[in-house]
Amino acid sequence: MRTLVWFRGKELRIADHAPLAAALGDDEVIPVFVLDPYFFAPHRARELPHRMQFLLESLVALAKNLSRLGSQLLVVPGKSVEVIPRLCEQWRVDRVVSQRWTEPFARERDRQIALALRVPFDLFEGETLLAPADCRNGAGAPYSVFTPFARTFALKANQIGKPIPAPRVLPPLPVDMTLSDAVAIPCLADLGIPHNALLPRGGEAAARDRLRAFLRGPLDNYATSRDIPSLAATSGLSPDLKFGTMSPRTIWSAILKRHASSSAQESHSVFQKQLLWREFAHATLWHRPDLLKQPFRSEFRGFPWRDDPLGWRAWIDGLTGYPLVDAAARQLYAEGFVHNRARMVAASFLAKHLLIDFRRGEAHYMKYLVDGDWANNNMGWQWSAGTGCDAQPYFRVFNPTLQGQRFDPEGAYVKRWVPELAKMPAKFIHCPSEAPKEVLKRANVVLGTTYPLPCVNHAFARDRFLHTAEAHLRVTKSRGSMKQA
DNA sequence: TGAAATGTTGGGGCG
DNA sequence: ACGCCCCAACATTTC
Repeated sequence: MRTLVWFRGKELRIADHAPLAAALGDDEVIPVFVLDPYFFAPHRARELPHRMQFLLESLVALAKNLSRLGSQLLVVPGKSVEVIPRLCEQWRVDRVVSQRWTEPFARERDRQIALALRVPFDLFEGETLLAPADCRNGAGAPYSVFTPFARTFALKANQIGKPIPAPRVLPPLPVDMTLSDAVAIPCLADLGIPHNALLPRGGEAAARDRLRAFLRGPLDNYATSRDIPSLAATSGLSPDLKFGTMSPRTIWSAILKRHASSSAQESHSVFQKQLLWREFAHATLWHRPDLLKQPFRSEFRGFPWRDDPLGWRAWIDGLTGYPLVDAAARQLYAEGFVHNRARMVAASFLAKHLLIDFRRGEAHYMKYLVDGDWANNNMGWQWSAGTGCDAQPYFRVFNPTLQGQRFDPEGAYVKRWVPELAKMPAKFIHCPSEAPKEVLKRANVVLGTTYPLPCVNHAFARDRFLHTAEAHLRVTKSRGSMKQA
C-alpha cells in the first residue's frame, strides 16, 4: 500500500497527526505539500506578510522533522485540484490521507479533489477537539448560544482522545519515484517580505516552548490576568492552532494533566472555555457556511453600513483619537497579533461608532493576523458587530474610554503602541481630549498635531448607532412577520 | 465578554 | 428635635 500524506496549511506537525499515524500502518508513505501559486506569487504573498513568515518557518520545521525520521517532504507547486490527482497517477499512489477542514471553500476544494481522484481520499479529524457536528441540542440542531453549547460539550469531553505521539521513524520515499516536480520551500526574501522579529516563531518546537512557558507561568493566573492587554498573560498559542503546529487536544490534555495537581482550577477552566469558543466558532461555521459572506442573524441583512473613507483610514492607521482603539490597530501591523480585549473594542468601534461594515474589518484582520483563522475571526467580528450568534445585543456599545480605564488603568498598553502619548498621566491617557492644557503641555501632546482629536464624538456615535440599528431592525422584523402571516 | 439613565436609600448639613 | 434637601452609593431599568 502506498499512501500520500497530504500536509496542508492547518496541520503542519508530526505529533498527534491522525493522517500520518494512519499511513504508518501502510508500507509506503509519501509526504506532500502543495504550493498554490495563487498564494505564493510575490504580489499576493506580500499581502499576507505575517502569516507567510509563520507558515514558511513552520513548513521548514516540518520538512526537517520528516527528514530526521527518514522521510522527505515533497513540495510541489500548482493548484491542488490538479496536482494531487496527477501525482497519484504518476507515483501509482493507492490512497490519499489528510485532515478535515471547516471552511466552506476548503470543503468544496476537498469535494472536487475526491471527484478527481481515482483512489480513496480519507479525511481525518484533528482540527477541533470534537468533530464540528458533534454538539447539538435536544432537537438535533446546532447551538446558537455559547453557554448551552459549552454545557453539552462538557458532557462529551470524555470522548476527546489522547494525543497520538509523533512517529519515531518513517519509511523512506519509494525508490521508483521521479521527484522532478518537487521544488525548494521558498524563503521570505524570495517573496520580497522583510523578516519581522516581533512575530512568534513557527514550527512544532516553538509551539512546545510556548505551551511549556504558558503552563509554568501565566496559566494559573489566567482568570484574572487574561483581560489585561498590557500583560503577557495569554497562551500565545493561537497561531499554533491556526497552522496546526500544535493540535488542540495536545493543549487540552496538557491542561487536564496539570489540573489534577494545581490549586488554580478556576483559571484552568477559564482557559478551557477559550478553547471551547474556538470549538463553537468552528461548529457554527460548519453548520452555516454562508457566515463568511452574511450576518448570522438574517435581520441584519441589508444593514445601512456607511462608506466612510476618512473613518476607515483613521481606524486602520490607528489615528481615531481613541487610544485603546489606536493601540490595537498599531499592534496588529507590528506584531500580527492583537490582545483579545483590544480586538473586541476595536471591532465594536469600527462597526458601531463608525458604522462601517464589519466584513471590511474582518478582512483587514485576516490580512494581518498571524493567527487569522476564518472561523474564529468571523465569530469574533460578528459577535462584536452584534450580527452574530450569541452576539452582544445591538444596544450594548463599548465605551472605548471606559474600557481603557478598566482594563488598562495605567495606560501601559496604550503607551507601548501609541508612543506619542507616553508621557500622559494615567488619569487622561484614555481621554487626552479631556486633559487640561497644562497636562497636555507637560506631556508634549498637541491635540490635532502629535495625536488626533477623537474622529467622532462618543455620545453622538453611540446615539447614531442605536437609532440606525433600531430603525433597521424594526423594518426587517416587520418584514419577517409579514412573511409569516 | 456594557453603558447610561433612572430610581432608591440613607447619612449628614442646615434652617 | 425635626423636617427638608443634597447627593453619594448602590440597585434597577432601559437603550
